[in-house]
Amino acid sequence: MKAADKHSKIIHAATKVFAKKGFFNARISDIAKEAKVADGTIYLYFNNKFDILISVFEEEIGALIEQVSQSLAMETDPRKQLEIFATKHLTMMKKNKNLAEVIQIELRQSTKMIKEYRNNKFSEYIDIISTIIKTGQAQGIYRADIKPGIAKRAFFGALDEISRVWSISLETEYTVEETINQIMGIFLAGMLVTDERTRYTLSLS
Amino acid sequence: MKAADKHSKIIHAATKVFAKKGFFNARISDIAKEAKVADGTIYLYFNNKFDILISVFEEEIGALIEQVSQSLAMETDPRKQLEIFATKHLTMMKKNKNLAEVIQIELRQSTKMIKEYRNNKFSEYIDIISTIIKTGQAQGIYRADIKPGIAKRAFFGALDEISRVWSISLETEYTVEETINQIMGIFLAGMLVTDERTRYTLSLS
Amino acid sequence: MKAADKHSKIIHAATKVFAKKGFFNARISDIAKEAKVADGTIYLYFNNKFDILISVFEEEIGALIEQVSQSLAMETDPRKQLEIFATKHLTMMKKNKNLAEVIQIELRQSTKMIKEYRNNKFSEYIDIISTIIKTGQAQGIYRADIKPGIAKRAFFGALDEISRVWSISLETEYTVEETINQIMGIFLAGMLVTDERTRYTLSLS
Amino acid sequence: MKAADKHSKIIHAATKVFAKKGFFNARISDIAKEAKVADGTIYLYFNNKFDILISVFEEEIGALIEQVSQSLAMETDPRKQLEIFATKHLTMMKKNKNLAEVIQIELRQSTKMIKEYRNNKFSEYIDIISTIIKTGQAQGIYRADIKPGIAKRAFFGALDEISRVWSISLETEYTVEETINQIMGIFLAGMLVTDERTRYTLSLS
DNA sequence: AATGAATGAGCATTCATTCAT
DNA sequence: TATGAATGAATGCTCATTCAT
Repeated sequence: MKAADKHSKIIHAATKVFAKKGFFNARISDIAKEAKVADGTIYLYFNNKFDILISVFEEEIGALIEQVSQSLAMETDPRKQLEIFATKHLTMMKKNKNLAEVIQIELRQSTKMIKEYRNNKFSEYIDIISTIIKTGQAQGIYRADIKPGIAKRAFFGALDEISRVWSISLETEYTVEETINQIMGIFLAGMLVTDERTRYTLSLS
Repeated sequence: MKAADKHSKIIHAATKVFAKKGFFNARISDIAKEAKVADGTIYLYFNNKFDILISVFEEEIGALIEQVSQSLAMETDPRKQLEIFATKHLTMMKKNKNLAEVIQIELRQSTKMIKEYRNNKFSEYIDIISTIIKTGQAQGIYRADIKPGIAKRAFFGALDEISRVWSISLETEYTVEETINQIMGIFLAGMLVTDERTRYTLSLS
Repeated sequence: MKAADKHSKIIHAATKVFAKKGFFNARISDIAKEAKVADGTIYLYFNNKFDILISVFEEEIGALIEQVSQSLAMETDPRKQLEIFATKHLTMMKKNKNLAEVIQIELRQSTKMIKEYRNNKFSEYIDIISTIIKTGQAQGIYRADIKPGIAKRAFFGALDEISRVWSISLETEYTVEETINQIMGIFLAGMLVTDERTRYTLSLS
Repeated sequence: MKAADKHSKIIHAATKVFAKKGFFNARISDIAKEAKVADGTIYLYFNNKFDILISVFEEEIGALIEQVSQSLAMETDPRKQLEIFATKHLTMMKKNKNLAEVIQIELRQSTKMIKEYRNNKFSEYIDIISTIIKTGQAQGIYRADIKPGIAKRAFFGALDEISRVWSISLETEYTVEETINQIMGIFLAGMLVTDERTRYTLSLS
């Protein structure tokens, strides 16, 4: 097995363990066991426990960006792009509960634990939203008075809070489709310029 | 000093310490020191470390509900009520950074740590939003196709993500007013029925 | 309530608690609760936890000596006296399980815990046996080659080990009468001079 | 060093420390220091402090049984066998004061601390005595009316009480030989059938 | 005398990390 | 590279004792 493979195997094992137990309750030996390597082996690939967490963020979110970007590349309409982002995000959070837990819970802690860690990948992910909005504003589709820096957080926060509830409650009250409908119904109506709003609403019905 | 006072003193000290260090990195002795009591004294008022965290949630969020409820009682327009909720929430999160941290970070972990803990107070808090929406729908102000159960999470998630960034970054990019303007601009435009939307937008300009 | 009464009340409570939980697992608050006084009150009558244990020995064993002495005073035959001692001891150990536990277990530890504690009362109790033997030897009833200092321990040890098993096992295999019969059968036959042995054996049958 | 060696090293260290300080006053760090291992290492071999105590009983008493059994195997006369048991026991208790303390004091507590612990090894040890007696009875040497279940406790209790005093008092009043003489003088005279008693007494003189 | 809230020293146990093999 | 036994620092919690009331 190549080194890269073992590195990756540990990352996936860690994602699973962190998701299940949380960073602090996760034991290095849990991760080692899950990855089927010896405890000491982990330290050949990572500096310490926290380093594993950071790597989990970087790699898992990197893959997320990859996937979302690919889907977006096939669409040019900023309205559709926003919907694609939301759909992709919620779908993946629903499918990969471990990743969801890690993003929703562990990522938040990490900021406090080491101030120097800037979550670049995570920022990059959220900036996909602001990029879409800016593009839409340039095309006269999204209202010019919307500040993308605030709107991106509002939009992501809405998705995040919804998927958070999915993670903790066993039963899912609403389907992804229903939820997307609601979210887009609110945000598009809220962010489109009046003309576009009318047209978009019509096209939806 | 009465027992209730000491209980309260410990709660506030714990909020501060949990906010600063996080639950797992917080030491009982840190809390004791902050509260100016002996380590052992804490165990006269709480069963264990986790019990302190739960109590922090219950009491601090209880106070939050109290305050928000009072402000809302003075207003009957569901549009204004939503704005008041947002303003109150963001203002308090900005003012009380410790509480903000605890709500944004520690509250999330707690769900995983003890499954039986239901965060009733927190649910109660978020349900203020859905109650406002339902009232507005009954009055024909908010769109009938909005599902309050989803919209409450979208609205709270938006506020939460924004205030979360405030907590971690020292400088604040936007003022509360600007932010409220943006959030309300999006959500009201997104949730009001067409007639109301026109009238509300006009009144804003 | 007079001071002496409260002192006594605490002693009895402590005997009960020590017997049930053992010295180290017993809490001062357990004793206080059992004695229906406040924790602090105990320190008005005793210097510390260990002092309570010592007092329990002194007083409870003192009462034991009192009772045994009274019974012995009514009998002059050293053979009968030894039987009376055994019967009294086993009967009381069986009746008062708390006292039995304390003597069998806690008394042994105490020697190690404070070297200066000499267990005078306990020595006094066991010396009742050697006194009986010496008297019997003087009368030509017990063998002259028996060393009372060794025999007293052998006799007490035998009784103690038997009653120890009674304490720990719920069911009692043998009655006090059967046991006394066996013990006296062995020890009298073992210690009496040949003539006396024959006569005693005959009187038993 | 092999795992078994380290296990054994900890057992011996624990025996020493328990003997010196008693179970409750013994610190894990004391045992670790005595065994020249780190505190944490102990937990690689034992589940908890109490588990160490149980293991000490099992292993040390197991070794005791081994030794006594070997000595007994070379002798067929039940009278001599009883003497060998007494001699071996007292000799070893005198030589290994730590083991003596642990058997006399800690073993007694343990029964109370965990009810489920049955001290099987200890029972096995004491049953050596009853086996000897039964064999002797079958050969018509020991009195048939002696109940081995009581006599074994009387005999062991006598030895135990005597060796207990040796442990706590620095000076030894009597030698092992003198003591054995006394004990056997009493118990053999007490338990042999009349004919055998006469013959044995004669052979002793 | 009596109370019981407050104290803080003390310890069993855990687990991230190291390093000899 | 890989292992996993060994390490030892770190901490939540207990409880004998004190002392203000």
